[in-house]
Amino acid sequence: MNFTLRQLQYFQAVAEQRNFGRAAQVCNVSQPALSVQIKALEETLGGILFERQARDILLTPLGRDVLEHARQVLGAADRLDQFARDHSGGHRSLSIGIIPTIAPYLLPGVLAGLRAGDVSLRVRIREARTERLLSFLRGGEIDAAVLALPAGGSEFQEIPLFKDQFLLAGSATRLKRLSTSPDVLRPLDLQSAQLMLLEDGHCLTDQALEVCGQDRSSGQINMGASSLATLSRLVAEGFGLTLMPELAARSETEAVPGLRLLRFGAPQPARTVGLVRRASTVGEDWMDRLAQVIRDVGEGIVTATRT
Amino acid sequence: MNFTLRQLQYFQAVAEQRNFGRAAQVCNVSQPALSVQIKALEETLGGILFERQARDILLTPLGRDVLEHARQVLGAADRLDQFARDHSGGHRSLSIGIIPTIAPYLLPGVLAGLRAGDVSLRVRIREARTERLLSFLRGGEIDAAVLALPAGGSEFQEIPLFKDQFLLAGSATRLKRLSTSPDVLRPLDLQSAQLMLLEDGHCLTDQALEVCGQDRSSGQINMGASSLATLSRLVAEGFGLTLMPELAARSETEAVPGLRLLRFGAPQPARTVGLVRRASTVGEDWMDRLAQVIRDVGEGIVTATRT
DNA sequence: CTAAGTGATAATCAGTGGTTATGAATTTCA
DNA sequence: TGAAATTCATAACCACTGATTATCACTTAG
Repeated sequence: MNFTLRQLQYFQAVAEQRNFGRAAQVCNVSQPALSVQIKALEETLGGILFERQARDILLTPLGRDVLEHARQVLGAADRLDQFARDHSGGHRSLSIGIIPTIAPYLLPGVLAGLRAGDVSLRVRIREARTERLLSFLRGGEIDAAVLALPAGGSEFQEIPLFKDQFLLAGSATRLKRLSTSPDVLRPLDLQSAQLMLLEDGHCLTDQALEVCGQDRSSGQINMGASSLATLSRLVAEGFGLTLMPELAARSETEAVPGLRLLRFGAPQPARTVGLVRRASTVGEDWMDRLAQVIRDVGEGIVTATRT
Repeated sequence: MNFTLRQLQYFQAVAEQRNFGRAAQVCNVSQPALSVQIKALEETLGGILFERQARDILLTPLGRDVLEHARQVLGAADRLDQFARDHSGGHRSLSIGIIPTIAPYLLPGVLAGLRAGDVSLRVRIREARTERLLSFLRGGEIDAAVLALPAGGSEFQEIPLFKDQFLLAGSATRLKRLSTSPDVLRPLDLQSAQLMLLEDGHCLTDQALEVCGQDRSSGQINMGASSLATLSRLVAEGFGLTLMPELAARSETEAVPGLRLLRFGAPQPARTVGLVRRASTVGEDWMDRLAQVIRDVGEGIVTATRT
C-alpha cells in the first residue's frame, strides 16, 4: 500500500476538473506538486490514469476503475473525519456492566436521565454477576461496572454512589409470625428463619447470609432462585423470607400481590452501590457525568421507599 | 483530513496486538516511530484512543469507535491495492462505440473472441450513429469506435480493419427484372431504381446514394427504415431495393425468407470498417489486441459470404 | 531489591512533498 | 503566419515529516 490519501485527493480533483492547474487550486497546492504526485500514483498503480490533451484531461479505462476505488477510500476517510469533528465535544459510546440485582430497577431511570439531559453518551449494557463483570472490566470489554461494593482488586477504583438498605420480604402471614415488633426487627433475629436466596455467585446472597448470621450449609437456606423477581413471588407465597434491597422494593411490591416488606431497626443493613473503573482509566470525563446520573436516579428511588 | 493511511495502519496494529512494541514489529518500524504517530493521531482526532497499562493496551470508548471507521478506510484502501495488483497485467474495462449497421452482426463474434482468447478485456458497448459516437469519443465517454471510414476530424486516428462489400438486396422477382446479368451488375445501373434506405444520419444511407449516383431529393428514395433488419424485410416483400453489406448478408438471408442478394461486378462498391481512436490516446496496448480480434471476426464473416 | 518489560521523549538524519522557475508542446488569435 | 496564451512536465531548492538509535521514567515480576 504505497499510495497516500493526498494522492487520491489530487487524483479525484483532476478527474473532476479535467485540468491540472484548476485541480491544484482546488487542493491548495501548486500545479507541479500535483503533477508530480499524479505521476507517482500512476507508477505505484502500474498504469496511465489520464490521457493528457492540450486543453482537456480524460480518464483512461484504468483511470476510470481506479477512480471508483479511490472514491470508496476517500468516502470512508471523510466519514472518519466527520466522526472526529462530531465527537470532539465528548460524544462516546460506552460499554457498562451492571449486576442483575440492580439492572432492572435502576436502568430505566438512568437511560432516561442520559437521554433527557445529554445525548452525547450512548451506553451499551452488559448484565452479569460481579466476578464476571470484573473480568470484563480487567480485559477492557467494558468501561465501568455498577455493582455492590466492595469490588476488591487493587487495579480498580471504586466510586460509591448511594446506600441501598435491605428490607425483609415475605408473605403477610409469615411476617406476622415473627416475635419482634417492626421497630426493633434485627437481622440476627432471622438466624433460624427459613431464607430463600439467589443462587451462588450473586453478592446479595453472601450479604444476606452475613447480615442474618447464617451459613450456606445451614438447613434453613434455599439458594436456587435466579432473579429477585422470582424470589419475590416465592416468598409472597409463603416459601420463606428474603432480603429485598430498597432499589427493588417498589417495583416488586407493585408486581407481586401478597408481597410484604418490613424495615429493620437501626443500624439498618445495607449495601453500597458503586461505580467501579480501572485505576488506569484517566481523562475520561464521561465517567463523572455517568456517576452523577446513576447517583441521582438511585437516590431518588431509595428515598421514595422511605416516605 | 489530517491523518494518514500509515497512522491508521499503526492504530489498527496496536489495537490488535495490545502492545506498542509488537505492533511496531508487525508494521516494520521502530516502536518510538509508532508511538509518535499514535500520539499525533490522538491529537488529530481530539481524544485519547488507548488506555495505557504497564502490560496491556485497552481501547477507550472513543478508540473503539475510531477503530470501526479506520477499518472501513483501510479495507477500501486494501481493495484499491488489490485491484492494482490484479490489473497490472493489462486488465481493462473498455467503453467501445459501434454503429447500428455493424453491431448486430459483428459483436457476437467479437465478444466470443475476447472471452475465448483473453479475459483481461471487459467491454462496455455503446451503439449509436457515427456523429454521436465521434462526440462521445471526443469527450472521453468511450475509448474507441467501430464504424465505417472515413470518420473525419484531425483529432482522431483511424485503423482500417477490413473491407465490407455491398450487395444488392431485393425480392427474387425484383432482381429478375434487372436487365443486366449478375456478372456485370454495376451500381450506376440503379440510378432510376427505387431504393429503400435507412433514415438520415446513417452512413450507409449516404454511401448507398453515392454508389448508386442518386440524390436524397430523388423521388425514387425512401429513407425511413430504422435498421437493416427492417430494410431486409421490406425489400424481400418487393418494396424496392437496398444495399446490403456483406457483414449482414448471411444473418439477414437466414432470417428473412424471400430475401435475395446479388453481387456487383468489379470494382465492387464497399465500405471500410475501422477502429477510430483519439490521436492523444497512447500507450494503450489493449487497442491493438481489440483491433486484431475485430479484424479476425470481420474478415471471417465477409470471407464466408464470398464462398 | 534488581532485572525486565514497556511506552514516551530527545537528538539526528534520510526521505517526502512542497515551492518557484523554466521548458516543451499545442492551441488560439490578430 | 507569427506571437501570445495555455497547460503539463521537469529541475533546483528547501521545509517538513517520519524514521532511527539512545535514553528515561515507570511498573511489574521474581
